[in-house]
Amino acid sequence: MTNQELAEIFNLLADALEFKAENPFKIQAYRKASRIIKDFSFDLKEFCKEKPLTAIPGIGEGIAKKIKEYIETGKISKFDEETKDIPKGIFEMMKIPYLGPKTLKRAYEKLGVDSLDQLKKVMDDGSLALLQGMGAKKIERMKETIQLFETSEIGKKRFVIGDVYPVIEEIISRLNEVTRNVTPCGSYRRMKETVGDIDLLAISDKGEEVTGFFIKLPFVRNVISVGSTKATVILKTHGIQVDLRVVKADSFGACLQYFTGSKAHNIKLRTIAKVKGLKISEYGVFRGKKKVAGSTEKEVYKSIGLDYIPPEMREDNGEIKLAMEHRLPRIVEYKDFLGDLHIHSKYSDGAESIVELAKTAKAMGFKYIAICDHSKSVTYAGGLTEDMLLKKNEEIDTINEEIKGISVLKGAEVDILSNGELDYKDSILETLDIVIAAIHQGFRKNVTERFLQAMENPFVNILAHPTGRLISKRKGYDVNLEKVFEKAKDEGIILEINSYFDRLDLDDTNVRRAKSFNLLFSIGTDAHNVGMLKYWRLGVGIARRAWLTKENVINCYPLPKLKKLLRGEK
DNA sequence: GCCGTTTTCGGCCCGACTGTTTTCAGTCG
Repeated sequence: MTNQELAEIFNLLADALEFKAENPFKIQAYRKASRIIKDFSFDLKEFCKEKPLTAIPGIGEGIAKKIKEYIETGKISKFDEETKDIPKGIFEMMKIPYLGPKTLKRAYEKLGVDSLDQLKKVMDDGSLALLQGMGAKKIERMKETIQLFETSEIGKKRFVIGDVYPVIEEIISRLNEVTRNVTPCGSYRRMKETVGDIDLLAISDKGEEVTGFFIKLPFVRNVISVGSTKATVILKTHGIQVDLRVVKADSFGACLQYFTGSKAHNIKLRTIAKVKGLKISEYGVFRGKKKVAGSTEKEVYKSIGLDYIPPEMREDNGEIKLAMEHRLPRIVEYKDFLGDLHIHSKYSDGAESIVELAKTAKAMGFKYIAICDHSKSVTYAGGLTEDMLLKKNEEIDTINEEIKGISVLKGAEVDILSNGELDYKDSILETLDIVIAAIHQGFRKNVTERFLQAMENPFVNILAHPTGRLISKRKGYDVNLEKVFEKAKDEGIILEINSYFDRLDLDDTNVRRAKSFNLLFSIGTDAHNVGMLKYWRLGVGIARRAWLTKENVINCYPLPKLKKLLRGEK
């Protein structure tokens, strides 16, 4: 938890310094450190016992010292000092788009505005308009943004990627009717767990037609702006903002690269380019006035001496150095994914029959699927009795004979009971191709010990959703992951990357941690209906963000190799 | 505050848009 607290502190510290108009590079350094700490795979408290904090790129002497101070004393004196004379309301207002430090500072110093209510008041009574630089249009725009902020989710929070995934894919497919190469950029393309807004990019010579079509789509609630190269709308679903940019083909790669980010990644690229006498913008890579790259991303990277870096790696976590040395790991590709290893059928709480699931999966190009329904004690989700499970096994045998081109694996998501025992006896587990052990009850009761005990069972292959969090409503188990990872290593247990939209468990950060234990991973959608099978991409996205190779992900193994692994053979 | 295939000091990405301006400031991505 320390990491998140520290990340928040450094971010607020950056806000405070920004408000005070201090050195922008110092502010940038704090923001960068905040982001690095937020995404850091190891607890800093533990990490700093082993290695110096300055070993982390982006953390220097100054910030390392402050982290140490926080770990030792629970506070950072620099933070207290810098924030003590800034009213809390200022920090709140800084979260609202368009209310920047300069604007707020002027209102605060001249009119004593220290809260949103105060700000509204001085906008309405005309006193704000008397200040320098506060014209009517500016104030009108401020009012609009504040209203938008208050009535929608804009700027308030980030959205879980699984929530926005379906509607975005639909918008993309609609746009492809009138133009080509519609591609999402930004954190969505980098497959970040949460996205702030959605950036789409399209190639067209007739920008106005495309943006005009875009703003009339039925998903749109408000149109913020529309021009010949760019349009911004707010969607009905979630009130999320979508920006569409339309470019010509010869700038597409540069633009895609630019809008995919991350910001830190791009800044580093541009610095490298500068040293080589080049300039990167969203229109291309330039030497003087001459354009040397721009139509593809690969070209952009190549022009500054780098190998192509997959979007999910672009977080400035060392990928640029590796690309420069031509030593990037070959991370798992979406096309490497051969099948979903965690699906529920009608037998327990899923919506479809196994036949329907198999047919859909086959149509999606999967080579195999594992049907893993709940075990008997999960009564609220229709857990299967032993008899039912055996009957299901028989049905799967029949299906495998009847449907060619896809294999269905007999599986179960077997519960780990509160005493640490499994919900089925070994004689039942033995009949299955794949056994996923999971905790669905007793989240606070000795979870670590129960996991460890379950992993000792020779028939258990995979540990399901190891942290147990539900993004929208539950923090997760009280579990010591280090111990779990160690045991998994000893027992040859595979860890699940559960790509159910509300779970994403393990997440990218934890996968990176687990990866350092040399573990294998299994991607499962935990789908309860065929529509949810599409979320397999989120699982691969997590794997890619954690730099897993296809050797690390068992869903990429051809069936014979997978079966061998599941049987515990080498 | 961070960082080094020109540097331990002196840089630190780049452009668009908007509005308030008469050459620029602020914000955003």
